[in-house]
Amino acid sequence: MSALRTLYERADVVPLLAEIFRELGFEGATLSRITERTGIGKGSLYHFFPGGKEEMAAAVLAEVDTWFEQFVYEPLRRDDPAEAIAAMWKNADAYFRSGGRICLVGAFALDETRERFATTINDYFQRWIDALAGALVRSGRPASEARAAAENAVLGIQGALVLSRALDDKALFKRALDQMAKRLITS
Amino acid sequence: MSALRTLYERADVVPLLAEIFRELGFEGATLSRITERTGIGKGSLYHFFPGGKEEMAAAVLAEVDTWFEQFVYEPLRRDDPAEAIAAMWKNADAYFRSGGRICLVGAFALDETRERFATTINDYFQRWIDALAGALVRSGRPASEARAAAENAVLGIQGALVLSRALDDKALFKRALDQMAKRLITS
DNA sequence: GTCTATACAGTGATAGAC
DNA sequence: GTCTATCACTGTATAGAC
Repeated sequence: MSALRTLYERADVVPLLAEIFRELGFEGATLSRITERTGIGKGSLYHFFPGGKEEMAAAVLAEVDTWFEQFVYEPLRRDDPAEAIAAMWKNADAYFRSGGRICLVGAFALDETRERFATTINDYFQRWIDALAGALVRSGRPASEARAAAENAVLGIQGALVLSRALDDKALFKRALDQMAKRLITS
Repeated sequence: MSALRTLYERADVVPLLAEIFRELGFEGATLSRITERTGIGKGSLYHFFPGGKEEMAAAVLAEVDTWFEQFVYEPLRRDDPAEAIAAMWKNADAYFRSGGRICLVGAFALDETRERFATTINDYFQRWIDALAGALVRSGRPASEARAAAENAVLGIQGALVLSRALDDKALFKRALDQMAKRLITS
């Protein structure tokens, strides 16, 4: 007979932690709030993450990184550039739920949490920009412009997340992404 | 004879608090860290801000709002639009220290701190966008484009802050602002 | 107006029963 | 693998001496 209570594996816990860190930030995500929202006791959490809250956040960041590597960066490096870039905008809108979900890496970059995860944060954005700039070059864009254009696109997504949350306006997020998508391939 | 110790007024404390909230975030800025960094005891802090940490953050947000109203929004509504827009970019670069200093309002928008200060956060960005869109219209830009262009500029500054901090690259911030300034008046 | 002392809930973390 | 109990510490907040 299977147990009535839900049993977790570490891999099941990470997505739950991700949403909590996204909503509350690193400092705001206290162990009791994590316990409260997941129903997982402190004992279990420390069983999965002996390094405590820092290991939890690191695991979340690693999973975010894997997701973007697989569904955004790799396609940008490998696939037809125009298709991969179109898929990037589509994936970004879906992943960030049209501004309803923030970018954890971007949020961590803003306060002192940055110090804890500096290289992870740096790599996430650096690889995004590199992959996008590479795709732009392959699509015929001069290398001299490609990097700045890529930076602008990545930065625009982060800004759209901030502004759409500040104004509580998901339509703004979609509109901004559409405009950036057009500008990226035309200008 | 004047006292050896520094005596503060409430108005002197607010800028100190601003930098601490910027660096640590709302949750990360604990009273002991505030005391430690400012040298002001808890008794004094609660004398100035009976409402505790929330009142401290509200006072900081109010001061930020006043600064932008005076040096950015009002000029955009009142002065020659081209000059006011040029001044906006210059002021933004100076205020945010080329990405070395974040936007507290934007940072608060990202996590649950948003709930505490929702209307303040909303107003800050809404008035910025309105003032900028108005200046663009006065400079001859079609009203149909002005709002989206204004949103894009405001969002771009927020994104540039995130990205320049993530990559620890102030040059990127300046570069991005230059590019956005050009695009705002040409496209 | 600022200090020290202190209240007491909440913090991350650990140990041991099951 | 999960629970309860508990640790030492830090959190916000208050009171009273000066």
